[in-house]
Amino acid sequence: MSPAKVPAERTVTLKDVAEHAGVSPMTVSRALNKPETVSDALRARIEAAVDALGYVQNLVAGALASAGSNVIPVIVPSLSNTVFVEIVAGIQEVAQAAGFQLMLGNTEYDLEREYTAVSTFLGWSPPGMIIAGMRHLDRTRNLLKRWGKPVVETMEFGAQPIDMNVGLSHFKAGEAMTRHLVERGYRQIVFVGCRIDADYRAAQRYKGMDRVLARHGLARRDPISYTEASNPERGGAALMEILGIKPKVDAIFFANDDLAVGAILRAQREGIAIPKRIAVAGFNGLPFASLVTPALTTIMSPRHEIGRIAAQQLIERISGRTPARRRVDVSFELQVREST
Amino acid sequence: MSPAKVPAERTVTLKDVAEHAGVSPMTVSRALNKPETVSDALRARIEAAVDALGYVQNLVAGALASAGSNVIPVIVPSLSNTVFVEIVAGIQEVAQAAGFQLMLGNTEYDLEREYTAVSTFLGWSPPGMIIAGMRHLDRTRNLLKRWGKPVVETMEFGAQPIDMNVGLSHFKAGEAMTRHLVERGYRQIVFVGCRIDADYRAAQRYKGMDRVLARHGLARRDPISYTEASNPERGGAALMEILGIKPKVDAIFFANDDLAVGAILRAQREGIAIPKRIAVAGFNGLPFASLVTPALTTIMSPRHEIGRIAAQQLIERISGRTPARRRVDVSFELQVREST
DNA sequence: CTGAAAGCGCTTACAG
DNA sequence: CTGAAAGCGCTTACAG
Repeated sequence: MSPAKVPAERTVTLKDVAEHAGVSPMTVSRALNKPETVSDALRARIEAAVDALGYVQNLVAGALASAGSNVIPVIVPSLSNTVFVEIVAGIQEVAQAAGFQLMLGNTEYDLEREYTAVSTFLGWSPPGMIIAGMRHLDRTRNLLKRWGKPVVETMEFGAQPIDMNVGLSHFKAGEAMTRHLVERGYRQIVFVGCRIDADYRAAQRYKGMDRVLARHGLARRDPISYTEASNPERGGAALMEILGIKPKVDAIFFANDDLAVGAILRAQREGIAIPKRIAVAGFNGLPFASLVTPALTTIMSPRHEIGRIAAQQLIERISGRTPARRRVDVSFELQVREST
Repeated sequence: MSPAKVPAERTVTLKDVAEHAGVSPMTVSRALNKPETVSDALRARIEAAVDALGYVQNLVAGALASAGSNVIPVIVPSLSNTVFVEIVAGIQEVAQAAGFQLMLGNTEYDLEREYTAVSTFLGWSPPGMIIAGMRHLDRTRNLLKRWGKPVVETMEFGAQPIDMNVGLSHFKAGEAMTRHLVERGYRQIVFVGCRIDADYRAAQRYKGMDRVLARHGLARRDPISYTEASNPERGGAALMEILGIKPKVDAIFFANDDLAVGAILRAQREGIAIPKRIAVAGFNGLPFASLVTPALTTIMSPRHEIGRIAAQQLIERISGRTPARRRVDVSFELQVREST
């Protein structure tokens, strides 16, 4: 099996196109980048030359000459969590439509790797950057501040962003869900998550919950945190463990819907009555949440919208405009369903 | 609220570092890129200068000078489908570890946009490219062939790849599931998907099914294709429609697990006995598939592994080595569970 | 082991 | 509306 390859040819450059069209390279550059500054006839001739030679613009050279590229780095802590992927998808949608390319960095929740990613990406002379979360190494924050170009921190809404911030208040989300549970009459509520130390947004939701419980003079428990990554099976197992070890607990607030849906599916199989025996609540608003029986009470987080707004804000600033708000608190929605 | 920005400083270049360290720029370049070619003392002095000045290597200039970057473009048809995201995650894992960056292109299943993405990405002088699927415009295929650098087509295993190919045979997957259904005694089987015209991999699974049905002399039906994108709710609705309109159908082979799990959740709610009244099978192997009741019979596709192998093959070739196989047929696994 | 020269393929800024 | 010159910040290839 011989490789299905045509031998690599000499790179076709702007100069080649210019010669072919009988103009200067500068004119070709203009015809390509600012078509309106060139006469129609000339533009047609140049386009013909481009097609004839199969010219592909060297973006690297362009970026160097103009000291800037149209590549936007996006840094996320994980690609196995749908939540981040949906934010990336939202960013993609807006960025690609505006002619920007996305470079993808995955930190695996490691702040050192985040620093490395940021500083590498800076080497691509991007016009701005989008980064998930507001918890970074001081070095990272300083590097980005000194850099001085637009930066959007996404996911959570918080104080003192590096530059811009688009997200939701996880503390408030925790409060909102807990208020609902308390109103419904649940008194022994426990928070269950995975790797809550690293998933500090889940920890914020827990704090919101704790605040509400304290206000109502209800029993306050430490969160239960498992060491594996969130997955539905873990949610089901957690439910069974809690029923066994802490029979008084009457409601579980799971850190996310993966866990909560897993708990409901397990309950179904085991014949455990939800919410009668124990109530279950989640966070995120996964598609399956509304379809399981009982349907899951959860909080819808607008991931896609966060991504879109983040990209819009960034592009506004890249284009030299000033967005109305530097910090955007996107709202969430409590979906009360059957599981509570 | 004044922007939390420090004024942008003059860019620190290699030359600045060289002056600070008292050597030539060339030596700094070597110390940074090939540390082993420089004495320890010198390297330490240069690293100190880098830190002192906060130097960030300009990758754009490097890429232009060396006529190549370490950016690998990855082109997928969608980010809303988990399947592609998992492939991207697999690629990320291997590529990032080997020092490559990923550029992300989303075609939204539009082959024209795919062409645009490919030709734009070529302008970044990448050392190779990974692209989902084997169905492209002739222009796209020709462009990539003429380009002459390593290209991996992923997702499906097929004939005549542009260069390399890593994926699974969807035809065989369709055959395997159908053989199972026939063995189990189902005789009136229907294939249900969404946008099967665009989702040609689903169409290949259908063809595999059709072949097996024909061999067994069983009833062959056209696939049922909905115009919306795949989602669990659609799966549930499809189940109900088929029960109403085609009561003889005794098994549904869904194009993917999103639809199939949706069907099972709906059946649960409606009190429809699966597999007794009607059997349900899926494709992909989503986490929820094994947790619903009844657990879903499906085919596990190794998305993450496809991504990893694709990246490995590409990097092998970028590094000048020749992978053992140019085409890799990754295996899939039939998971027989309760729903059939 | 270290350095001076040339050049990668564009765009900016200045002329005409 | 079009072009000649200079330069973006590196690396390659050649010397010493």
